[in-house]
Amino acid sequence: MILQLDLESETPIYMQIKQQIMEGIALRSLVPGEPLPSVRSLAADLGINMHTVNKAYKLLKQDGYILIHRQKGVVVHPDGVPPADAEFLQGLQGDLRPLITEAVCRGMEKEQFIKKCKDIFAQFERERGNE
Amino acid sequence: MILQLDLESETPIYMQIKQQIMEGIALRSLVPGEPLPSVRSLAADLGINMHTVNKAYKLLKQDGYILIHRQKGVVVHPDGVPPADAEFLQGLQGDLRPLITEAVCRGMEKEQFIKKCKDIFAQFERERGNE
DNA sequence: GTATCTGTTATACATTTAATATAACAGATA
DNA sequence: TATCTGTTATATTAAATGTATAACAGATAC
Repeated sequence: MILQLDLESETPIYMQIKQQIMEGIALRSLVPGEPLPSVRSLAADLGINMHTVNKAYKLLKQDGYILIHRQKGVVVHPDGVPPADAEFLQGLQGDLRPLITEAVCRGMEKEQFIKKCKDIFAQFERERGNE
Repeated sequence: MILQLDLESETPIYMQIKQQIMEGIALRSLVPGEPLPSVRSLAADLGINMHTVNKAYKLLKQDGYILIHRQKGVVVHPDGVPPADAEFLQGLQGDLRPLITEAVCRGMEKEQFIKKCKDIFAQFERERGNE
């Protein structure tokens, strides 16, 4: 589990941590039940504060990505990530709409946009196939 | 040009203004050359501060969506919005990746995700057809 | 010519968010 | 007992957000 932080990014550090752990799960480089470093050790490795890592873990826990075992510590949720429900789909639509709005304004064809999405999906499928 | 602000949203007001004007352009309810309200009058209509509107206009101007005529005031850019360039495509990919990451984690099928995108594109096409 | 409206800029202030720092607590482990 | 765990509390700094007031130069209307 090697995280790459961009301290110059406008994306908050805790959000970068959350997203990269989610990427690890999507790529299956992080599998259900796999232990994650403690908030203190990860913070030390990244050279940041403990609370920043804790905030990322807290959100991941709320979303069902990880589980806190009093014995095993922090682990990727053994039951897998909760499936896409209505709430998630609504949030996804709210996130997609401004992206598509701008694409439409700039005269981007629907097929071109769809291809971009497919390319990203393909990246996940390709890297997942290598394991 | 009627804007609906959600003061409870975590999305900043200036960003809501920017996005809704972009939506107006995408839907062609705002056409090239069409005048927009002044920063002061729009702020008064919305019941917010002038600088909040000014910030939204400033970003829209930077992105090429609007033009500031010393005579005509603020207008939708007569030449249309600049086309999707490499920089835009790279930014789009950076915005899409975390959305697709989460979708993959939740076991969402690629086709299901693509359909969501197509539905949103269809909304724009449908509403643009009514004019 | 005066008054008004325009976009723009400057300054100041309050609130919220992000990140850090230090500390403490209870449970589990060696 | 000592250490590590997640968790919580409090305080501080910095940045982002939104507001408030003011001023400037250019254009417009009377």
